[in-house]
Amino acid sequence: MDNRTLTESGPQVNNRAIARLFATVADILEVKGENRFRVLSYRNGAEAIDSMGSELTGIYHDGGVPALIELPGIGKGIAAKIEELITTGRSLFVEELLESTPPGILDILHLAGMGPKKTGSLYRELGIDSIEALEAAAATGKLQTLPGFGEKTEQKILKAIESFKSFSGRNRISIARAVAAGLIEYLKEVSGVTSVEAAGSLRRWRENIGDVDLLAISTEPLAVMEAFTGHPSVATVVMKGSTRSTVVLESGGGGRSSGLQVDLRVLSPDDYGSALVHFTGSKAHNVALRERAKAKGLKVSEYGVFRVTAAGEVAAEGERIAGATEESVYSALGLPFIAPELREDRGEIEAALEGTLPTLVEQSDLRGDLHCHTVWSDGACPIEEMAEAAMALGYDYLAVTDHSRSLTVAHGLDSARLAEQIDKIDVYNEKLRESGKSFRLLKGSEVDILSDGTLDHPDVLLARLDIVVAAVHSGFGMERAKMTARVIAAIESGRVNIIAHPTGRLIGMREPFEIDMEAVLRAAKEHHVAMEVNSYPERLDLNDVHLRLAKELGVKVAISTDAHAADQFVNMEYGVHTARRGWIEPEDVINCLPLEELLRFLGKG
DNA sequence: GCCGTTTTCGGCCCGACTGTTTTCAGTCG
Repeated sequence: MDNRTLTESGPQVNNRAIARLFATVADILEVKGENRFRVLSYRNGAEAIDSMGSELTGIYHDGGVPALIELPGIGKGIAAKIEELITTGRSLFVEELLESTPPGILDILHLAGMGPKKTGSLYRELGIDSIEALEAAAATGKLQTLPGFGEKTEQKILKAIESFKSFSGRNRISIARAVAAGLIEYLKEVSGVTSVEAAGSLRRWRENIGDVDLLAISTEPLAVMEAFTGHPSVATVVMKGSTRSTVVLESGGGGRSSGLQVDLRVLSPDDYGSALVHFTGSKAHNVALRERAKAKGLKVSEYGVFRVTAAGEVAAEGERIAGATEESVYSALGLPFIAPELREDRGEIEAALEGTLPTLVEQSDLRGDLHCHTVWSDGACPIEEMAEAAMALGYDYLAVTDHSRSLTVAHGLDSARLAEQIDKIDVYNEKLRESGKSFRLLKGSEVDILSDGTLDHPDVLLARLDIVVAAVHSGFGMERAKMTARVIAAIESGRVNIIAHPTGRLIGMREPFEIDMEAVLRAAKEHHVAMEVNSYPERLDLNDVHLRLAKELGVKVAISTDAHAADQFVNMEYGVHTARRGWIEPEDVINCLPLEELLRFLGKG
């Protein structure tokens, strides 16, 4: 939780550490009552750095401060601080700020219902500088002595502290999707409701979901709100109005909903498009849309697109020019429709203006799956069952890629068993051919990349395979340079087709290992090796930011499920949407290729 | 602190809900 020093991230000053530092600077300046636009600048800078594929250190070494200033959201002031951080590992400005601010104040700032004004006045007036001190003061009624703090505020603060203490991090996307699906079915039954759907980060398919945003279209908003706040799994009603309500769900069995916050907005059918744009976000995307609208003498809100007078008033009755559909909203701003996954203010509006938006990959573009496991290693189903499930999905091919011998916990195959499996798959394919089916099982392996960068099967055996998927499964703590060299050695071996889950992360459980992804991607490009998007909701690896970089560098991608059972092929949608967030098009994806062309890519054609 | 198909200075999105207020500030998304 404490991100007050860069040194803990090691000598390498990486983007993530710099972004966190600037976000903290924004928080501190805000509590200090600094100009809110200056605060915004640091916050925007932090977000821009976080969504950057290339490391700032590299950009700085290649082009110095001028190259930094070229980056969106980075100006003279922030660039100078980045330079100082890169060259000296520290920033005097940041250190002075940190020293002047007790860390507990930032915890208070992040409590629900607390903002910079209240946090600042608590500190200045009562000297409250930690959650513990705040709790003690609230419990004894001390807070009510402050102007603007009443009894209800005190109770809300105590409640916020309670949920702060039990908070277990953001909910994984798969959990949030399941919760949202249940609520959507429930709300659809309410009288007057014509549609309910998930908006917010869920619709944008972010890998972590802070809260669930639902949008209902209804002519009877009050009935919807009654039903929503009365749902049996609601633990707390945070707020309830005629168009907007917020609840917190109970931590259900097995932590399924784990105190998830859900926002519901209800609007009328005429507002459907503008409401969906508004509630899908992201916030940064909406701000960019509204700035553009303003420059054109227009105003965008959840209620539509309006003409405004010079004084900023809505021009006149009937001056609403769009709002019924999302397309109409974008069109009124002179833009084509922008897919939800792209709406992060990462250049999508500029691309839309230039007509260079990508034609994003869709699940129906996929011809097969290139990573799965069977009972031969740690899978739950026999080869035949996995093959039949893949055929039922309409795939043309499926690669069987069981683990190699070093991964003993997964019953990895030794050379003899892999050879046996190869023969078995040959027989199976022959049977398919005889029965006139065009489906093909590809003989493969998910071979371990050992600590020294060598592969866990002998070359002669790997040469017999159609496809080799290589992955790191051990030694995650290896230092950055070594790990980079290890993976690049595998790429340069000439035996590998795909690098699987390239950072090894497990969302919310295990950090990605240290690796120079840009160097890995450049090597992959040079040696015609594809990078995997692993579709496990816990992995989503590569992530959106790395995929965008891969696309820019011209690296091919494989979207795979890594299924360990036939019912896990459905996870493919997570991989597809993550790829879409990385601006990936069908032509970038090797499993969008027909079998013959895929085999040529694999060097087997 | 950032930024520029009105600007290198003067702007910097829009609206709902709550609580403590006699008309609005603070917070949130």
